[in-house]
Amino acid sequence: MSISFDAPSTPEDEVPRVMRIGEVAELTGTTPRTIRYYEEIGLLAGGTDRQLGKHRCYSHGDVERIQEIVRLKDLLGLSLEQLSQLLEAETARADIRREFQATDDPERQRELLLQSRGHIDTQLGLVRGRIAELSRLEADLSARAQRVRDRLEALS
Amino acid sequence: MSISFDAPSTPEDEVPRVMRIGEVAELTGTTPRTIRYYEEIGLLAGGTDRQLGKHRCYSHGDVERIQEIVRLKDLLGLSLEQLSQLLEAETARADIRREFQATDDPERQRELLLQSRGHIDTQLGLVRGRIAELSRLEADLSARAQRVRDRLEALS
DNA sequence: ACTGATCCTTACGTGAACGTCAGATTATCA
DNA sequence: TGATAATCTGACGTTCACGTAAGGATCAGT
Repeated sequence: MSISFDAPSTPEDEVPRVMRIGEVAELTGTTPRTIRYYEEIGLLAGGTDRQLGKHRCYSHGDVERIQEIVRLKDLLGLSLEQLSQLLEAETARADIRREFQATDDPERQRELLLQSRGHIDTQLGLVRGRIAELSRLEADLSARAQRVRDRLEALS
Repeated sequence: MSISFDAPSTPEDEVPRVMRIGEVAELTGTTPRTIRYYEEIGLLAGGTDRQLGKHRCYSHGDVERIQEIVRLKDLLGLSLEQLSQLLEAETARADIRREFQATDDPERQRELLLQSRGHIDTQLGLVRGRIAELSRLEADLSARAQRVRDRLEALS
């Protein structure tokens, strides 16, 4: 709980703080176990560089990624297996960004961007499909509510 | 597969056909086991009148109810336990309708209708909340897609 | 260097939501 | 009145997504 006074008023970003699993769990509304599990099944990168037994390190970007996973899982009702497939392209996002910045070949950059776009569009499709289904459900429920209102009115 | 020719062109309603569990399972995209399970945990009425060992009988209304259960479960991501609570008022819907039609007391009728309205409104609240969350997600994804488009454009 | 807090790995346990199988029973139709 | 298909009631098995506990190591502050 003791916050370092060397990093005053931590503006939540800018400073690339290094966090550990407990903190990440709290920030994402999960638990350490869950995060390790996601790493275990390949949903999270799980740094190939960490020595066995050492503590896991996370960045603010990692937190965002986990939050997105949780969001997609809950809102789309996907299994972790399905999420893995959906995000498998994005899993290598760090790598992609690295390669993107490394290469000077505009053709290659274009290719990477197109890949990213396809990935996002897939997610958008799923989200919009979900919204459509829920809208139908809302319409059905509204109709029902209207019928009840009518009958209430007819009673007075 | 052999359809009775006594019921020509079955218009899907009007005729109160009596169905058995296998047919209901197909119509609802579930399995007999699932339907029995739902009955077991009190999510479905499970006729108190059926004799032990006899086949279960279902009406078209039962099919609709099961379809709605599946829909709420999938789209809202609720557990069967939560669904039981959410629908517990509606579970007695048949009883309510019966009482509604039986009584002449308009005050009682009004009460039953208000109850029904509250129930529907609760569901509507959940559905709209879900839609709101998904809309936020869609906005986030759209923003990301836009950024990628911009960079693609900047490349040409 | 010590210490308390947090984290590590390993492994077994758990609840939800069914799947599956066996053996008996019930319904339908020729 | 059989024969065939579908259903019945247990009861145990399974998968997913973690929970939990044990025994030991790591890290931050003093």
